[in-house]
Amino acid sequence: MSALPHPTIAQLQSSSLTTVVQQEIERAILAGEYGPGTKLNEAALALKLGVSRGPVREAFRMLDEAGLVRTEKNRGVFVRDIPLDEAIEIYELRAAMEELVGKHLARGMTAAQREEAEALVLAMEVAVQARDEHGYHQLNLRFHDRLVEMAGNRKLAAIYRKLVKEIALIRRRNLAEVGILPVSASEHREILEAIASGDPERAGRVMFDHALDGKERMIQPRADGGPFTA
Amino acid sequence: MSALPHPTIAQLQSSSLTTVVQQEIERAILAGEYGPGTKLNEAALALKLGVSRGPVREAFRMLDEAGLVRTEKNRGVFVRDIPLDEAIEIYELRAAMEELVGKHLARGMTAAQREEAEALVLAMEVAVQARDEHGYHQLNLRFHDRLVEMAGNRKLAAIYRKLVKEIALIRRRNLAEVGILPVSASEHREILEAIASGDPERAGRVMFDHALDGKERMIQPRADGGPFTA
DNA sequence: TTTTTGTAAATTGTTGACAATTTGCGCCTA
DNA sequence: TAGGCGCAAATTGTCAACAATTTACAAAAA
Repeated sequence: MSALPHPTIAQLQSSSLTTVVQQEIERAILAGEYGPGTKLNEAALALKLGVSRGPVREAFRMLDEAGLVRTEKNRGVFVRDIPLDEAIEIYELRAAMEELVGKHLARGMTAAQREEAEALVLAMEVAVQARDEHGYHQLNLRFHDRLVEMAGNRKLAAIYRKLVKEIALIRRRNLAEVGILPVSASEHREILEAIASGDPERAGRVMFDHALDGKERMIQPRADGGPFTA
Repeated sequence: MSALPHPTIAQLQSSSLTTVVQQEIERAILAGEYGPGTKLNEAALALKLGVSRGPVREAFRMLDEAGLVRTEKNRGVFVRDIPLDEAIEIYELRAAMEELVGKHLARGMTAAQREEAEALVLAMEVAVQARDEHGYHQLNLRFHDRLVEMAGNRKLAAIYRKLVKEIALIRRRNLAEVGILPVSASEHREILEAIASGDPERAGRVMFDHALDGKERMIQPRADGGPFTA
């Protein structure tokens, strides 16, 4: 006779200390509070989070499996510092996945989906005008995440999100990440047009090339300084 | 002045009880000793492996993150039973990844790589003649694993292997898996030829189609190809 | 000075104990 | 007989203590 539990209740029921700790550490890592290479101290984290070391250790195992930290026996857990060659591979794999997404979306997209994507592009353009870098970055992540999800393969989407998380902790090799935003802003409209054209090859190629730009921006120490080339 | 540790010593140093337990449980799951849906008892496993519950719990968290088990709070850990729709998505994603591999290998493969691949195909043909089903299956897994690794993207290879593990615990829906072997045996030569032809599109298509055969064999009736036919 | 060595402190690995929750089952009641 | 109630057993969640290892540092030796 029990009805379906309320969403928030279901969430509380599913959350153990371990998952809460795991999410908090993951959040802190992705927020940059613990930079790559940082050692994570079990006892200190446990004290800070008000739990014992057990849940912290279990959370460490999850984060290790997710590729966000690296464990050295008897030495501790460290925030992963992704080497350049692996970073390149991650970017290239993500590009291939986005190409796949583009191909699929070009074969058919609902009107609601297209409207949502266009709204995000519009919001990005507004953010560019307002020089709202953080807002633009968040919208950009959301735009690509939504497109990947719209492709309809949840496994693909899940893996894509893991890759994005790993990319988030790739050490910024070019500190001048500032002022880049408008370069890719115009490409988003191109993506939408390519998808709308119904040409899978073209949509795939556009998304692939767009994704690879991220790799180039990571590798190159910013050759051109012109921010607003849009 | 410490020299590089001997490989076996390095392995011992890196293996904690948790990793040993994790590997053993994973092995048992993939070997089918614990079928999908089976409940894994913490205390029983700890007793069986001669450790306390701590390492077992940590191993559970790793296996959960890897997608091999599912955890229900206060109820326990269960071997995952992958639903049909997710299984289809996994097969389709794997097919897309193999297409990627085919495209890449067609652009260039060393002589040693080609020889190794041909040796595996030859061994498979021998296994087919000998009606050695298990041997064929192992060789088939190894053949595809090697090709994926030869593509040169370790991240792609790592994710591919995770997918293969998940596929291994997809409940066999059609028990008539027996006697299928020669069907795909001939396709492997076709894959090699397509790669050798140097035509990325052709090699990709051949590997994609070949990979999708696995999906068809899983789905009970003669179903048509689903979405995501990238 | 530079290196080595030994000892104390800090940190991780593992375990067993206790608390909280779920499960199993006999019993009662309608 | 079917269904609900309640208590005991089993199981999971969490914690604190102990063991093993590494790290830090000072003293001794080259």
